[in-house]
Amino acid sequence: MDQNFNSVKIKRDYHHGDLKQALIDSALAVLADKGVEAFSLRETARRAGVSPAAPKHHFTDTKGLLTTLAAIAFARLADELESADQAAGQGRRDRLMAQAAAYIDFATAQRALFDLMWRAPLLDLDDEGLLKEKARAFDCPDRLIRGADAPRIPHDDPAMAPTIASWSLVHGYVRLSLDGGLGHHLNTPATLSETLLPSMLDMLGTAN
Amino acid sequence: MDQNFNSVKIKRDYHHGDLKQALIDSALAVLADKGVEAFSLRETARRAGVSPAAPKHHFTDTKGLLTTLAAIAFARLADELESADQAAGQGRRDRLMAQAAAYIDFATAQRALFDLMWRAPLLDLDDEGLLKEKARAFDCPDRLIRGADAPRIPHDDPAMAPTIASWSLVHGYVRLSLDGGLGHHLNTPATLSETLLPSMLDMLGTAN
DNA sequence: TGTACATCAGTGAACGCGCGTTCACTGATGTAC
DNA sequence: TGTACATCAGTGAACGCGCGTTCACTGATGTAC
Repeated sequence: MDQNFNSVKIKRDYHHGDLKQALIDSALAVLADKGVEAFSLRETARRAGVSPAAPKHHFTDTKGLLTTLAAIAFARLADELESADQAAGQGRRDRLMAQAAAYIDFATAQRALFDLMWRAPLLDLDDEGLLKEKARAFDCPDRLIRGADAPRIPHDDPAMAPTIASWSLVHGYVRLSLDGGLGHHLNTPATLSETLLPSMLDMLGTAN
Repeated sequence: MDQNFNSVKIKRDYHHGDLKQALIDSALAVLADKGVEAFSLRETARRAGVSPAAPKHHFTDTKGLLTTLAAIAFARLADELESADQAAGQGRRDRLMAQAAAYIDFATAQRALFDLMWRAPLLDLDDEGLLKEKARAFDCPDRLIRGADAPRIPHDDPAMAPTIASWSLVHGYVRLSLDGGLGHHLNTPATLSETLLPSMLDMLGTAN
């Protein structure tokens, strides 16, 4: 009778309804469980209860799916940065610290997703959605540091140095921590954000 | 007759002589050719002209071999940092810029090796050789920034902030570039070192 | 309102791949007497 | 100086694994008339 239920269910679900979203959800779960190295399309299909060939209809290939996930990741990061910024006080320093802490929290809490965002060979870096969300995330510190009305300039413009310095410092710091470069003392979000981060950002002087 | 030569050669080489070093050499070649993702023990053995089971006698497993490679990588990085430091002038600022540029050059020129150094899941982070060379590399900027006679302190000590800020900034900057986070303008060693880097490091003020 | 038919979204078996590791083995080396 | 034998450092065939992708297919949907 289980079989009966199943066959009825399968019959009803032959067309899934929203398989694309279901695949994205299970892909996020696989990523979180297994890490970016062990991600697999088959496992994703398996968790969505669908045959291994099914994803082809919604994503060209593994790279296509992963690119979608990375775009989602950048969108989430941008959301976190924006809301941390708004929740902070009016002071530039407070806002900078809040954004940096949010960056670290995101990287630490969603590690596999954070890893994926920077695994260029797995992604289609020219994907529109990805570019858009990545830019939105970058704009959060940039608007704070260079000012909300600052003109759009290329990343290698000298005027971009303060933004890129801040991003690099925070990114490098959390990457080193995640990748075992800082020793065991510095590997929890709280320690990372509270121990050295404020004085490091103050050294940069981008908050003034 | 080729066969004859071969069998003679095989006979003579049944014990390789220095297979351990030969495996390290071919592993470095595989890494450089294929990147850290596609590294394989079988391919390494193949290039060394040896059966796939042979490495077991010299390295417990893949992780053992990769850990050895990572230790070599940190040793090379430390060498580069040290010699860049000595080749620079006496000024703190010159020395800092020279070390940062050497770091970027190393990461860019030996990309796969640089990636491996930070791929914690692939490595035995407690390996003595690895720890030693990693510490030697870290000491290069640390001696410059905190002073040659500064006491050894844990990484989360507030007094370590200037060193870790510098390392994080340079590391994050080159990581972002390698991982496609800075756009196409900033992806060659020269551009990376000369465009924004000096002003970013000046912002930190660790050179004074 | 009913019907024919194109299109879409799935199935599930199969293919070929390269991997790390295991296995029983054998050739060379070095040591003890 | 010679010999027996343990140990070491290799061989190469085999195992089992999970992967991405392809293939011929079929069930459901939606549209045109």
